[in-house]
Parts: sequence; C-alpha cells; structure tokens
Amino acid sequence: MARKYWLMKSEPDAYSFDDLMAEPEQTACWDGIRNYQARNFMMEMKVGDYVLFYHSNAKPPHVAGTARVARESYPDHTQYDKKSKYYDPKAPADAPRWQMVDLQAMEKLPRPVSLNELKENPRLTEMRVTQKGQRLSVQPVTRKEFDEVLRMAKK
DNA sequence: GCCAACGTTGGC
DNA sequence: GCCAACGTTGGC
Repeated sequence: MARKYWLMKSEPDAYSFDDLMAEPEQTACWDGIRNYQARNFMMEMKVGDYVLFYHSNAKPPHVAGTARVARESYPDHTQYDKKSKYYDPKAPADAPRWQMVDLQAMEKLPRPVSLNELKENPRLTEMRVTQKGQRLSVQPVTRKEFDEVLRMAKK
C-alpha cells in the first residue's frame, strides 16, 4: 500500500514542531481533534504516512517540519477527561467519538515555507491550505505537493 | 482585534 | 429537515 501524505495544523503557541522534536522518541499523540472531517482523515492514516507540520496563527503561518504517523488511530482519551478542554460530555463511554494518531517528528525544514509562498507557487494551487476559507486542521496532500514543499524549503 | 468562512446545535 | 443562532478557526 502506497504511503499517503497529509498536512496537520497546530498553533505553535499551543504546540509547536519543536515541542514534538523535544518529546521522548520525538513522538506524541495528536489529541484534541474535534471535527469529524479531520477525524475521518486521521482514521485513514497508516503507520509510515508522511505529514507536513503546519504552524497556524503564526506570523506568518508556515510549514515547519515533517513527521510520520507512528500509530494508527485509537480513541482520544481527552474526550472523557472532565478536566481537559477537549472534554466531550456527549461522547458515549462504549463508543468513542474522537480518535487520535501518534506522530513522530522527522526533519525540521531547513527554513520555514510560508503560506504566502505556497499560494504563489503554481504547482500548489490545488493544496487545500492555500484555498480561502479552508480551515480543516487535518488534510490530505499529494506526494507531488509534499515533495514540492520540501524542495522549496531547500532554496 | 476584526471578521469571513465554516461547522454545530437546537427549536420548530 | 430547515435554518437561525452561535462558536471556532485562522488569515490578515
């Protein structure tokens, strides 16, 4: 089965690529996704898929690094944690509503690639993150798009 | 801080 | 099932 490629957003003030790099084994669970479309994409992920780690709400917003899927989707424990801001009182105890994956950091990009650069690159016009009003925090990208972002980071 | 775009909720 | 109200995302 061919590897798939994804883009995942995080606000660096909340959790940055460097934070992921600093984790034991550079690996962490991606909890807190509370959007069905984003969750469904995570449930499609397989170990070894590659991820562009995108910093939203940054100045400017940018792709910061790459990661790989280290564990396929499993229930997000924060939905049952009343002290968590991700607590979901409607999640049935026997049927988890929300799932997460584990991500392992791979490489920090040689330089960040800004959203504006992505928008200006004619090869990336189909990328969802470059399209207006596209807020989805987990989105598929093509291999060509993934490779193109890496190529841009090396110039 | 503003606000457009979008998703969710809940009354009817 | 419709849709207004509301909440969130996230660029600017």
